Amino acid sequence: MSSQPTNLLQGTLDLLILKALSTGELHGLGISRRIEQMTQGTFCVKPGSLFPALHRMEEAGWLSSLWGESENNRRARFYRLTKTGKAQLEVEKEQWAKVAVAMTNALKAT
Amino acid sequence: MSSQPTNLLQGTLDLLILKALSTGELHGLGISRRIEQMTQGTFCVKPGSLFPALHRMEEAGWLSSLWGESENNRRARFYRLTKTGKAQLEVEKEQWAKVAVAMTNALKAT
DNA sequence: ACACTCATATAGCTTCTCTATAGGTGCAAC
DNA sequence: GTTGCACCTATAGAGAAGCTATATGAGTGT
Repeated sequence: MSSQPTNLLQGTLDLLILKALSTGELHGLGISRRIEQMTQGTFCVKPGSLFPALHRMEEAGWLSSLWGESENNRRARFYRLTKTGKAQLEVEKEQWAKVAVAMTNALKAT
Repeated sequence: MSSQPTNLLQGTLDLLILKALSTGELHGLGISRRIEQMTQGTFCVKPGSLFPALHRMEEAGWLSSLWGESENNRRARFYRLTKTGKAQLEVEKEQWAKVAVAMTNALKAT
């Protein structure tokens, strides 16, 4: 386990959610768990961060959702990527790469 | 040249400023130029972002500043890292590394 | 005198994330 | 059967940070 969970960098949550959904639909808390798993426990997205983001992203047309039943027989809202959402994932992946390269260069500058 | 400048990820500006000052004192716009140079033009920190950040960081005790004269005979405020600021640079470098690793893992997850 | 660049400063806005809290439902233990 | 717990969604309220736009002043060149 990786010690303490770190706070997100603002602007990375959307990308993490898009990526989490890229392999298939999930419900809210499922997304949260998937992000935790994908990042080896580094990030821990709490409901109060997650749901507003999901609503915002659905509003933006990146996600679509349906009520369904979780693996524990509970009422849950399942989210999946729209076509636009898949495109957005690519955009944000590229942006992240650009930022990461720039930061890396900056940090090793003399 | 790297096409269009990208917006900062919130939370990275402090680190960039600390790093920019790690090789010696600079005045405000000098910091801005140094960041642009360190990141090969990827980031472009405008005055409206920079100065509030500098004031905030000085308030936090990471920077100290003095009025002086720029290389163009202009009144300019020069900033340098305090001891606390140098420590903070290390902290933020580690945090960035952690985040970058987590994001990289997440993005290559299947 | 004028325009231009360098340099700092601040107000107002927006966006995003965090903390805290609340409500509803299935399930198991007692 | 009701108590308690884990699961799932939801929202309010607050705070931090960065962006745009604008203002001010000083030096430089024409």
